[in-house]
Amino acid sequence: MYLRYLEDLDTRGQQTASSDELAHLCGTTPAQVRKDLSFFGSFGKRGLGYPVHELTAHLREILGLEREWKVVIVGAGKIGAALANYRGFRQRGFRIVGVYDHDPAKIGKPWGEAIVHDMAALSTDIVQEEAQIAVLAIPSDDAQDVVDQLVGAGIRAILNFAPAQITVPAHVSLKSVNMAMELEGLSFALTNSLTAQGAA
Amino acid sequence: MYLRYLEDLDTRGQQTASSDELAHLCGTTPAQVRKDLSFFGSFGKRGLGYPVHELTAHLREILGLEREWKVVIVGAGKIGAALANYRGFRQRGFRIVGVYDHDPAKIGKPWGEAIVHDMAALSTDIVQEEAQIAVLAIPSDDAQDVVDQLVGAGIRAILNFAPAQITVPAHVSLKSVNMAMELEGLSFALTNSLTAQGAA
DNA sequence: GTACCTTTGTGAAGAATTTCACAAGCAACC
DNA sequence: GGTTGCTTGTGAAATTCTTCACAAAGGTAC
Repeated sequence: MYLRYLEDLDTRGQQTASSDELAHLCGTTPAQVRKDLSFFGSFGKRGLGYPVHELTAHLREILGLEREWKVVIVGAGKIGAALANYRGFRQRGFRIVGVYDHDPAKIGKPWGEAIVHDMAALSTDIVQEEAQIAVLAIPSDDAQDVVDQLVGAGIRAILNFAPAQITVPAHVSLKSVNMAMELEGLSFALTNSLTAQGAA
Repeated sequence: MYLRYLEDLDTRGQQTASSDELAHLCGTTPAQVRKDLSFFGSFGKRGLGYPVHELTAHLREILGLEREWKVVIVGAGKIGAALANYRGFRQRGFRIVGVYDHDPAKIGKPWGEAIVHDMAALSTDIVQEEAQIAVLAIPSDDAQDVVDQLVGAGIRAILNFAPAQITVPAHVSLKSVNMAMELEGLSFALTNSLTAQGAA
């Protein structure tokens, strides 16, 4: 989140930002900002604040965004399409090396700049391309099966949009985004008159 | 998350579940499960565990899922389409009362079971329908403007998919899902050989 | 009815996170 | 060069969250 705001400030040409300013932007406290950043190093200058441009570079490095990651998208449905359309990915070093589906009606069709491939080729393609990250945008029923396949082929991180609870070995990172659960969180907040704002 | 797994168990006809079993399913500890649930009441029976069916009902009530929420979707793009297609919403009491876009090419076109409306009508429709929740699936640039409009019209909760940082008054609940940020989290995990698994 | 097994609910202990508060450092100005 | 005004970095305090551990309670078998 810090990176997001710092990039904003950077494009606006702002030279430095104080912990106070960042805290205000991110909805947290100055002390929190300083503690967070100091975990990774000592980036600020006392009396001045943090050098915006330099700090964005540091954070990008910390997040591993200086290198290119190869991403496969599994599931050429609406969510998959939304992801592929989103140009922010490539800008941030995520290169989509393949889109897969097992619907014969979709296989071979152009899809953005890529072509939809048959899921039968998924494992071998991952091995060959050395893709590290997979985005899962398929119905829940098949989710765990496909995950096992992905893991077997050497995928090391999975972003899961299927509303299913899946499990992965310890060496694989998994993030799940469950839209229904997000809405239920809002329902809870409304029901209990909470005003808890959550970013994610 | 508890609700998710309890529903699973319920459909499988399981009568009771111990904190130990739930903990195992949810990837947490038995003590955590008991503390969490005890916050809302005393649902379990000592020696037996928690009554699955009864507890799902309690949790649904706690989450405010017994009533119907009216939802408007703003942005008839890919993400909006993915959301509207997802039948889980209606099953859980979220009724989509309108889809809005300002692209003339889309207005009036059928869209799932609904028709795409002109965003010019957004505010008045929300007031008239008394919609409480809005899903924001539009480009970042317009996001804050539309949010202000939504809030002005009486929307009380917003699920934001635009990769923009937006602000809302304290009485409005906001959840943001930022796909790029999720991927960046995975990038961080890979770069630092973490195995932190996160559900959300 | 009693002995025994299981599992909850919950104070207390322990761990982690956040906030506080201030010394140290840097820049600017006279 | 000294003084003043800011702002960081960070130990220590305060708070929050998680885990521990066990009494209380329900079920079962005989």
